[in-house]
Amino acid sequence: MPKIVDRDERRAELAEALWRVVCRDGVAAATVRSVAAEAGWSPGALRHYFATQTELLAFAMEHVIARATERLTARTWTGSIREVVQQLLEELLPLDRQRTREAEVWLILAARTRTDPETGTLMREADDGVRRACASAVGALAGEGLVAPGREPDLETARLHALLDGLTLHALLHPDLMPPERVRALLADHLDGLRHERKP
Amino acid sequence: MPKIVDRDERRAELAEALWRVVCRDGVAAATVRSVAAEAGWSPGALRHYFATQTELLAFAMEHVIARATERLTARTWTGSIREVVQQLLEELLPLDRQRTREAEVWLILAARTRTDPETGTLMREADDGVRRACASAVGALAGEGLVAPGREPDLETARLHALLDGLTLHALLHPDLMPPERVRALLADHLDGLRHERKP
DNA sequence: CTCCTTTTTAGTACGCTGTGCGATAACCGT
DNA sequence: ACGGTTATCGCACAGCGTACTAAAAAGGAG
Repeated sequence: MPKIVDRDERRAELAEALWRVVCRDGVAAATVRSVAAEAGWSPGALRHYFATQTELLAFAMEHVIARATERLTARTWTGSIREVVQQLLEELLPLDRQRTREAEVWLILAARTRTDPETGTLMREADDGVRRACASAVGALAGEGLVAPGREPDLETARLHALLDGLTLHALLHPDLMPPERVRALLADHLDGLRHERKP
Repeated sequence: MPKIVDRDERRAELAEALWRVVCRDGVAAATVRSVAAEAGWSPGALRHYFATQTELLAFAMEHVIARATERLTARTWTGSIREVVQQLLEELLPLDRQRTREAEVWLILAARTRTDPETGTLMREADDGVRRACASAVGALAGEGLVAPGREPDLETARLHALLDGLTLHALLHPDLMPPERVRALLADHLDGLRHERKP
């Protein structure tokens, strides 16, 4: 009957073209037409696999999530718990060009979230992933006695998450004021600070 | 000779129309045409006062900066230093509708910064203002003995700034997870934490 | 092998955006 | 009154996302 193509494979092929455009010209240049041209198809054809611009950006963001998840699971963790937590959280920060591009996509979608509800659910998933990573980090440190007993894990998780996103933003917007080494130092300083008790 | 109009007054008039649109429909709806229509002029006329979209958004951002500065200077500060610092920093967070709209403009411009260099300089000014406020906060607390002697003021300023921007982002994107009370609580918790020493 | 049905692709069109340009209108000083 | 400068307008253009229709392709039925 119909012409049959592997839909997922096509989407993967388009995703490659999409990410080529993002890496070369930035996420702002990732329009329906430019991605179609990069993949060698017409814009109308691309619309069969990504009906809207939101779906295209959502796919890019899912790509970012998949990459981050892959980095976190595939990596072999060595050293003390404290060192592993630092390394794990650093994987979520824009410390090299690749992750900077990924953070760009994240920022673009964050700005769209306020007007585009569909984007909101995806960003929610992505942020939940980071939040879980923060919770794991706090939990792991607490298990090693590296978090003072008086601290609320929920609060510390939320604070760590806010710090991470703030650092991401500053590393993106003002790389001169917030170079990778400084981001790492601030994260290390924050994690060290969790050890200390809070008295009245 | 020529027809003379008060250029600044016109820009202020347009700024009012601009901000009316932003408050009613969000910053995404603040297009050249919609603002011109709101002000009762043609798009071409608006272009004599704001040559580009960037200038329009920049004016909106300057408006945000002016509002924030005004809030910080006009307010009468009461209570202890610790309380004043909390109140001051809360003025910079999106804790009500007005400041949420302002934060929206900030976020839109942040996303543009990566591709639009002109936007970059303006965002730099805005962020410098927040950074100065953070430095003042840390300095004021240190003057009261509310910052442990072992802490580096630069590091604490940068950390506070990152936390503030992270909280702003989370309050904007996930108001259900980060309602105003929680933002306040996290800020208070962070400021309290500065008191404690860091031992090896 | 032929035709038919369904999917895939191409192309076009519409309304929106920012932006550039030329024509028109309004005004002030001589 | 008039000339020259400025303000204002309206249109045109390219680019965007998106909807829609027509053509092409391909596998199964006869």
